[in-house]
Amino acid sequence: MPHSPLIRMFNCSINLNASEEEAVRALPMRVKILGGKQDLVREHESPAQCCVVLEGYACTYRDMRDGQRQIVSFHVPGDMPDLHSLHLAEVHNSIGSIGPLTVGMINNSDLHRICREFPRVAAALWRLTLIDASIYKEWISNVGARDARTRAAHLFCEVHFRQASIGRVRDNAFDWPVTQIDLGNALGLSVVHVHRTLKNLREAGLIDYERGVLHIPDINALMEAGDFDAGYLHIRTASERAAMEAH
Amino acid sequence: MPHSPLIRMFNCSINLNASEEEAVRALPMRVKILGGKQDLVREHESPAQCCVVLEGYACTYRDMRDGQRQIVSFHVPGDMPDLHSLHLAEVHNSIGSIGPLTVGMINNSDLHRICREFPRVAAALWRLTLIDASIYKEWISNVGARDARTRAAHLFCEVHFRQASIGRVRDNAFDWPVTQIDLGNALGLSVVHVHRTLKNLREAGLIDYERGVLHIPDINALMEAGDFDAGYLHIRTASERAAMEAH
DNA sequence: CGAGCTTTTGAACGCAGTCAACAATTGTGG
DNA sequence: CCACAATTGTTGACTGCGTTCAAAAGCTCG
Repeated sequence: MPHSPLIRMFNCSINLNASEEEAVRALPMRVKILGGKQDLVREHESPAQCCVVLEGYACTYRDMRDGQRQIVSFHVPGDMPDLHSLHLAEVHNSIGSIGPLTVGMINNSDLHRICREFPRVAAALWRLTLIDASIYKEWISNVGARDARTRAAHLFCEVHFRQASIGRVRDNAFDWPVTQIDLGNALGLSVVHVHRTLKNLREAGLIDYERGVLHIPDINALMEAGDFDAGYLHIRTASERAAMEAH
Repeated sequence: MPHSPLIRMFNCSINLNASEEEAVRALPMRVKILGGKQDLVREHESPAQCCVVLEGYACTYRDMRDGQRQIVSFHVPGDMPDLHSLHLAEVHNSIGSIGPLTVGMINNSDLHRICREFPRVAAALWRLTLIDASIYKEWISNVGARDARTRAAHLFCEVHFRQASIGRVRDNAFDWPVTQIDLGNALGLSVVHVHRTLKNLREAGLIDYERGVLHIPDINALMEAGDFDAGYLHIRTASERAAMEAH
């Protein structure tokens, strides 16, 4: 069922009707499996295809001239991290895997076709890019205006809610193959300080992790610590989607 | 000619044909004039209209619980800072003026209509949101991974190129009503440090400003100082647009 | 079982923040 | 048009959060 994360993603926006769903399922998709730390897209390329994350974590990042790396977003199943290649000539960020990653590659031409044929599908993809932009804005606020502890707590909350929305949180825990180095690159902190910050959060009982699994005993406490409000993720419940459709 | 910044914006993406241009010009638009430091949109609203910047600077920002403010983007004429309201239920950032500002308000329903009727117009707006996302990603890198001096230089380069692309740079100078306080909120720096950083850039001969005008004697030197590559702005020259159309 | 990552810890340093005071500029009301 | 208020810009001294450097311990995987 390689298309199912894609279908679920669309259904978060528009509740696909039968013919739309059929068209999405018919999209030619090449499944690609990567190990940890491999690149899917490199800066300054002009890819002719888009990817959908099917399983695992991807991240969008940028390497600075001084060798630092800045991760600007993590991607979970259902995300399409490089939709910009549909309308922009050149990519200015790299996309890579964090831990084992499965993605589906879809040709831009096929996506353009389905967008022309099914305007609601186009709107759903547009909506997806708007949500991405919303997440980027929050990430700017996080990196620009919060101290290390709050910043880390906020990021964990974000990942928690995104994983929860696709049913990947069990017993308050989810997969977390992200190293402290990655985390430093995402939070704009040095590895040493990331470690101290995590230690702090762990000692406060806000998080707990072992062998690639992150456990959040009390999400409300972590949200408080992370100055977190999930609204910017624009996650819709089933009833909200139904209400939307009715209108 | 209140619609002309809008027309120019579209032409940066798709070279509007006659009927498309007519439709855009026919969009009902209410012109609104604001003084400095007024809000256009406040967090947690659900606006039924979008704005186009016609003249001056707007900014998207977020107020943190500790009273800090993070500006996540400046907007110049032709920008549509709140397109998210077209597809997302609630806004999670405020939009305000910086100095005197003229905007055009367009009803979401009218925009939805024109998008349905003219798919290329929809694509152009989608492209606009993709460029916004690209700018946000760069802003994250800027705030997360560069030191104060580089960060400030980078921001000045960005504004320079965006103003230049709409013909608002004359003699290497452009309007700059942004206070050091605003700049601090944008760069994630304290006012005191912004001042020290600007002094540094001024003494190095990289920038020069007086009474609301910023002068950049040597943009290449500033780009070097700011680790700046304009690609992420996706500004197209006329010939690039023509080539695009041909394809 | 050894090589290479990743995590952990301590110590010293430095960039940027905070505090405080004053100058310059802009705005406002009489 | 002037007097006064408010905002913005400027500067110095001190502080602190997070970085850098260095070294060792734990993992992971060929």
